[in-house]
Amino acid sequence: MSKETPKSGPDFIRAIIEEDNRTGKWGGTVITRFPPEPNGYLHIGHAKSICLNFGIAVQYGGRCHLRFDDTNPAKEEEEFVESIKEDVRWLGFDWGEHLYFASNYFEQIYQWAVQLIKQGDAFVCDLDADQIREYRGTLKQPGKESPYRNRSVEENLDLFERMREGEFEEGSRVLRAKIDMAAPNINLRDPVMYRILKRAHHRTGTDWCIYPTYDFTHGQSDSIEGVTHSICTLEFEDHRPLYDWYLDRIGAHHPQQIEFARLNLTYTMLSKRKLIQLVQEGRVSGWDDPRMPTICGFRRRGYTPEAIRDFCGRIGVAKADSTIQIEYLEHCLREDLNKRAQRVMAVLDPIKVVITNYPEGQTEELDAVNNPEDETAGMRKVPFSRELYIEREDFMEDPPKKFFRLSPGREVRLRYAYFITCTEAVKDAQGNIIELRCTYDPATRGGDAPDGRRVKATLHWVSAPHAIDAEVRLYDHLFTAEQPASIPKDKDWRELLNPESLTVLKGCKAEPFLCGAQPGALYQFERKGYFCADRDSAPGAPVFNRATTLRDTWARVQQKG
RNA sequence: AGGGGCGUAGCCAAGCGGUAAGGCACCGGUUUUUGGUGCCGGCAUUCGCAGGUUCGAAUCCUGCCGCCCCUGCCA
Repeated sequence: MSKETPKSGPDFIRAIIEEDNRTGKWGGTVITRFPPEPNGYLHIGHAKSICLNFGIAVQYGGRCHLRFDDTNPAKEEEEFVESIKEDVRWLGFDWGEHLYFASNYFEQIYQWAVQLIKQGDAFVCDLDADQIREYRGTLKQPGKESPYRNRSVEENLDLFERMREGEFEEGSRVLRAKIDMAAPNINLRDPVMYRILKRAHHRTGTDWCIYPTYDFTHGQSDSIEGVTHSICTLEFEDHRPLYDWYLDRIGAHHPQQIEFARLNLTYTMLSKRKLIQLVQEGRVSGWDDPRMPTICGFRRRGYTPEAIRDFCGRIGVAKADSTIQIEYLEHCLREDLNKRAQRVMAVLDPIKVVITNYPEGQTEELDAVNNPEDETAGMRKVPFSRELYIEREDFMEDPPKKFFRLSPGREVRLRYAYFITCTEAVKDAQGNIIELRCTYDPATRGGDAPDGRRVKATLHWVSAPHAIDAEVRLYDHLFTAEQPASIPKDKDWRELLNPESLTVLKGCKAEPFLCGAQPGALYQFERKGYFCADRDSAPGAPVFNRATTLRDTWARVQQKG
């Protein structure tokens, strides 16, 4: 009798959707949308939203739109819409025919603004930005009404039309909703609906010199598209009454807005503004710098869409502010890559080993397993010879008790090769170890001793004459603080950047198998971690990014002392 | 004269009146030609705090405390 493992209930959003489907609220249809502003690259926080919105659409047989909320021509660029599309696709989602732009709705939105003016629900205000702020009041005090609030419908219509015609300067006038200057919710204190921006828009060009605000666009865009569940982050909770007010006055379909807590990650900054700064100030090599929490950064680093999707599914969806430990994401990557990554041997910090009793000039090929977790991955040949490289840290002249690896007089296994015993550590004049001399046991070919004797360690290695040189880039957290976002406002967050977030290793030695590594190819360097061939690789000069290390219990033992 | 949210383990997170799921992390053990993987086991007498209702409360009520968001012509 197999016992059913207790299953988690659906998250609160899916619970709402299931309830809606049960009651037939939307006739069983589920339409969501992912609505980015094309003013930057997507990051892991967006991935949570993408997985949620597209995931729900798939799960409930609905659909998810990709809509660009491009209402601010001052910040938006075509480059960003292309990158966003690429990243959503890479994550494994498909919007089908449903690619939209809020800017496609500008005429309709304009007509709705006219309708609100005619209804006496909107007015053209001549206050400047500072004055509007003053009139708005504070969190604890009500605002006061604009002196232009009671203009006639005719005058408002005339002024608004002339705003559209370009008769007025930027900032000189705005269109505002006439709601309630004493509302406790500040969003309802006669919010701005349209502003004058004499800027070319990446899609509508110079068709417009007035642009609707996000607040006067988002809800209607959802409405036009027939969105049923408009899923967004917590900070928009206060805006919901405003969206409802607009839709009520317009008399249009009301999507149901549901807010969830955005993703935060330890040692990571997910504010778009700050990511833009990192790129613009050259503190990283670009949006896809492998240290960046952007989707393209993770992609270049060696993360897989599967791992990111798995992560997004496992962290859950709720309304409580939360910060996920970055280790959780790393765990999801390891779990995915453990099953699929080709194993390979590469020595990051090489020290030469001479097998003194191995015939000079002799070479042989040994069989290596490509992936012990996947039988179909097959085998490959690895060359062996008298001179090898092993990892410098795998040898200790005077090892502590729990060090199992090579040391004078100790026998270890070279993976898939032979047992070797260290006979001498050759030093230079300064006393640095520059070479190890060992003997091998020919009877242990392949890695097993016929007499059944055991060794406590298996080392990875590379044959010196066959090795190819590689550059390896190691990455650490971009920030030294666990919660970089919570730095006091009077301090510069850039002080928290980790000066050691990137370590470039040159002269690493890899087995010849890696010679033709294609950019994007993923490998497990045995005992070292998961690595991704970088696009900076040149023929014969591969470059690898370390996506993440392997779990390392020895490192933990060492730390404990 | 403020409004809107949220508090279950180190980090996430189920639970929705019947006596604290699961994952990550951590700690043991075991397997292992990766100190990897896998496998087995441990890890909240208690759900922000205090009262109350009830045979019974993380779940209901009251009060308090703490944290987050809101005063862009950003999204």
